[in-house]
Amino acid sequence: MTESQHIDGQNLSIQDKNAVDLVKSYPTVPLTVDCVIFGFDENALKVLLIKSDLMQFQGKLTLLGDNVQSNEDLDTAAIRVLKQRTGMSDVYLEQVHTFSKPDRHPGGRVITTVYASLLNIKHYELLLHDNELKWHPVNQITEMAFDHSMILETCTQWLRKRIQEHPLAFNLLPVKFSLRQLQSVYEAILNVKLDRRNFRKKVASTGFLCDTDEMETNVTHRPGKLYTFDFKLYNQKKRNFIGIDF
Amino acid sequence: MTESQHIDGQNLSIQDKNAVDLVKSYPTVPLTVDCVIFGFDENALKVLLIKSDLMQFQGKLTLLGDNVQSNEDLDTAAIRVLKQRTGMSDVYLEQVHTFSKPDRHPGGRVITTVYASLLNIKHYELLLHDNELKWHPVNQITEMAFDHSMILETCTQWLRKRIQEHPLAFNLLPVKFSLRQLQSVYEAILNVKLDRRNFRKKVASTGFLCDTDEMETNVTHRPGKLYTFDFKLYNQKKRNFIGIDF
DNA sequence: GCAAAAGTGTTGTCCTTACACCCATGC
DNA sequence: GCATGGGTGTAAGGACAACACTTTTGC
Repeated sequence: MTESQHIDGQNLSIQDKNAVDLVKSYPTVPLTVDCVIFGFDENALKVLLIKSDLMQFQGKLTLLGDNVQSNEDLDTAAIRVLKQRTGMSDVYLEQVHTFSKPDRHPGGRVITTVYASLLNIKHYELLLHDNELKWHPVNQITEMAFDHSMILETCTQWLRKRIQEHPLAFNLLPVKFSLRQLQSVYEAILNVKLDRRNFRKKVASTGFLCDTDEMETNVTHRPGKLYTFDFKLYNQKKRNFIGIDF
Repeated sequence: MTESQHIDGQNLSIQDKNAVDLVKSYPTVPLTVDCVIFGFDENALKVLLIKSDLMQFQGKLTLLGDNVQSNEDLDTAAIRVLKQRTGMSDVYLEQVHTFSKPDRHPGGRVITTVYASLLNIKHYELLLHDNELKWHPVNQITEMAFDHSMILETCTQWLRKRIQEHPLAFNLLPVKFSLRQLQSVYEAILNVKLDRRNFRKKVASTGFLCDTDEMETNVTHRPGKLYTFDFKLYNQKKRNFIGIDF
């Protein structure tokens, strides 16, 4: 809350005028947000993309983006874009980076702030199909419009790092999940094979898993136990590592 | 490089017009960059601040910032601000976050992208003193203009995390440094006491330190060896940890 | 009964931690 | 000679990596 909020346009104090004039002297720039919406299905990391509206990018894939509205917070804009494009709210969303190369948009200078969101594909059955909205396996995407290939690469790296330090994987899975599903998420995102016994030991040792006393159904093999992740406990106890580690 | 760069204003193709019109329909916003310039001296983490020009913030401290110029990249703008305010170039600079609350500036909506920079206080003797440019110990700063307190807190957290995973500390020290100096950087930033023997073992085990065969001078006790950090070797060998760690 | 994945323990290695004494220099 | 920090080693405990067999279910 600043003083100027309480003052209408006719009645600015000298101080406020000073600040207003200063800001008026700044060049202004069009701003967008882009959402990199990750999902996980069929043992692969996927990302939700549409086809570009612009003629010079015809047929090329783009991230879900929109311009930021007057007086709209970037976080709010990202939430709005996500809602408009997918119908979902309550999705994990985090600011990743702001991209500003003057030539990144053929229509002129546009600066974009990129958010990553992680959601459970099964929760969202793609009711909207505007601009051929579809899930694409991340490692099969070849060409994209604008600088979106580079942005996607940055976000994939971000996710790779982030998932090792924070319990993001659980945002990609159903509320109740099996340890195999959890391990598949890690293996797909990190692109490695993990030892099953060591993985289970490690995850169990965190103490954040809750046994639901339920089992998988509709699997063609011995069903595994289903667990939930105790976010509440995690937020209380998350570790505070101190040291050097590079 | 996009096609539109090669076309002058009189001769836009239909595709480009399409994109240009789209961008013209976007609202525009004034943009700034702010640099959080960390330094280290007298065993304390410090940050370079000035006094605000704005009357309603009279006497309050602010980060070093400026508006982004037309067609200027954010990275370039941050480098420019740093150069203008401190005279230094070749400084470690990294984008941290973009802040966008509509009421964060009393002069109206301004969005700012924040960069952190780390430099060696001894290399820069504060030749400029505009707006009472001075080093302030981070943990003694109470009040700041705008949302700069919050931004500084975000950057301090960022630094705390970053310094544990990357060899940033060396950007705060002279090229040749003693192990005690290095340890002080970690202790000040992480706000912990570290065991001297274990610290030295750990740092030595990375293999990135080069013994210079020189010793400290002008110290009031037994002089320690001076080392340099082998950034080249680090970039070749930096570890690629895979696992879960939260 | 067979395919597919669930579930489970042990051992060796390595890293981390805790801890104490003598040494070199400036004053 | 005394104050200040430099420089060093070891032992115990904890974390991680490697590794194989039995069990349960669907078909």
